[in-house]
Amino acid sequence: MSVGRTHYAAELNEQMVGQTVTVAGWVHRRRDHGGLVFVDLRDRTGLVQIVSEPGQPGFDAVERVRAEYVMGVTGTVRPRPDGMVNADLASGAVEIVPESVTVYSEAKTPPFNVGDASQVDELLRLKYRYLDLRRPELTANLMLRDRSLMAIRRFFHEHGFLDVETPSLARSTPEGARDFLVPSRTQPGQFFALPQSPQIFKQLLMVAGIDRYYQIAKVFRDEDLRADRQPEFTQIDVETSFMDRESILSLMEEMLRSLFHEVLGVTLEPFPRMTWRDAMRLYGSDKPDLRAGPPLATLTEAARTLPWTVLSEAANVVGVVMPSYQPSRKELDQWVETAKSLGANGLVWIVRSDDGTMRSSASKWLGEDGMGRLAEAAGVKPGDTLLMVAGAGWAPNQVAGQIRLTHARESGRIEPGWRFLWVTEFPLFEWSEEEGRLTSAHHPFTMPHPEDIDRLASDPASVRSEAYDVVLNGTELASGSLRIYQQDLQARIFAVLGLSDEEIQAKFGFLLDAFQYGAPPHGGIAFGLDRLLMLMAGAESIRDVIAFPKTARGTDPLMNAPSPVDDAQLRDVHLSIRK
RNA sequence: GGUCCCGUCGGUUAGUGGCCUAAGCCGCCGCGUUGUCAGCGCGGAGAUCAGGGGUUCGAAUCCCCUCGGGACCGCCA
Repeated sequence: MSVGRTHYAAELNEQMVGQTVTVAGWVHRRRDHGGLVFVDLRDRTGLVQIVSEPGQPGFDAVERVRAEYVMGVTGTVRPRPDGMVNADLASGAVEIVPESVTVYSEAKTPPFNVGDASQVDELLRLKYRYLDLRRPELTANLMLRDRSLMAIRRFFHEHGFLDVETPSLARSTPEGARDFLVPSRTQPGQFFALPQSPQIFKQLLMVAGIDRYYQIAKVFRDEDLRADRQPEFTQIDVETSFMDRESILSLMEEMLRSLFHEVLGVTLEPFPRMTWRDAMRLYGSDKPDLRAGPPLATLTEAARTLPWTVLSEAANVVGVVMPSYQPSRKELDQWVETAKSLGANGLVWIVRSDDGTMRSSASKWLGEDGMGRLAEAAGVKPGDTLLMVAGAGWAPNQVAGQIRLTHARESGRIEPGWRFLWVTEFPLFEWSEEEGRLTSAHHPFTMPHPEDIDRLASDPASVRSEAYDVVLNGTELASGSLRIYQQDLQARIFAVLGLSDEEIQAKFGFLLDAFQYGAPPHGGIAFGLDRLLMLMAGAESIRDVIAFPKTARGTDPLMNAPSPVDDAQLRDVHLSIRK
């Protein structure tokens, strides 16, 4: 039995007519006309049609195969008869007449049809992931991933970046996500942690003088899952020395631009910049989706002189303008419920009909004049609807932002396109209810904004940082910052965080020690590769661009992981299971 | 930790208190078919209705619990 292949299915076309070729793959479909039998043979590139008649070599084998049998066919490429060309296939102009056929493997009837599994329950697909991955859609996603990684690596290589691997067995660090722990056998009672990111290592590489580092790094976070979150995922991790923020941002933008051009053939517009404050004010989110209709309207000033204290005395009044939208009373009631479920006290609506007349849930308090002033301030045109949320702080923006997104999604008003943006000037600290103190919004090595450094002690909550995110279509794709490299500034940050010298030494001592031996100015960023690929592939979930993903509860139905282990294994690592 | 949705032949759907001895399509098995490509025609097999408990004369259907899957909030990136 010879094993081999001369061509992939998609490589066969009119140019090859008359040649003898060998193809190999899985039986996608078989169509038996009694005398004449067709088999669609599938490999990772696509399908090619095999045709055989009684008495010809290999007919018995072709007649006997079933779905997902593995076979090799050596035969002659011939053009299909007139009118029989299948334009849906790359090889649709030709077919193969076998000279010899080898059935390598038979196959049980698969639990779902590989040819059409789009509706199949995902749990079943994950359990038989090797079958699921045979589906052209998922094969295409894996190929997209491969091409993207090649393009990314080439970009960084050509720009002088060194790919350096960092350990997966690392140390538990206090800030950020919950760690996955690995018990040490040789050091009883002690644990490694799988890295949440190579953050410390890449900063140490800067101290080491590597200067430009990148890594396609697997990282681990033991938090609850989402459609765009897996417990292990892949980062494009980047760190540079002696580059200012502007240079880092434009280089990373160039990386994405070259990736999209090379892999998708798309030319990206320059990414707009938006401060975190503006993102919150205009979109109620630190990851605005620019495709979802007009930004939010701040109506606090316009409401100030209204004869209705609910709006006039509110610290913050925010409006969502819904263009060309005339909701029913029932829909309006649903928006009120939605706002309440998002934590708002209520929601005021103004509907402006096509003839310009207005009605409102608060018309008797606002009057024609009040409705007119609010509509004017929000830019409401005839035919539009305005929903308003009042409150304090960013809460009304966040509620209004959610409503804006929900409405755009439900009414199919998400505009097409790749709407990237940079969000900058994130707050340096955020208040942790859980811990009752300020914590680092990004991580404790994030550089404060130079204009705000003198407020570190007096008003730390107002201090902006040199942190930045890349957002694409409402998804956070990357996050990074300039890092602190001066010891005195770092000490002031730790003071705000309320960390004692002992804690600092215990948690970050090794990094601070390193910084005493000459730390360059440095900064970096990390991209969520899986999210990026999900968006590039047009997939609904990150799971569709990962070969072997976990379920929403963090299990692997294919390997049945996690699983119990033997007592002996537990003893080796000095653990016992608490009952 | 919380909220919501879902679980019926191998797959996917129908069924919302008696007409269910659970229906259709795909797949599977058999027979037929020489130009199909979601092949076609005829016939057949295939379901403890996720599991347990309850209500009822009667439960796939109503209620409760458990298990499993998914989305979201919290958390996290």
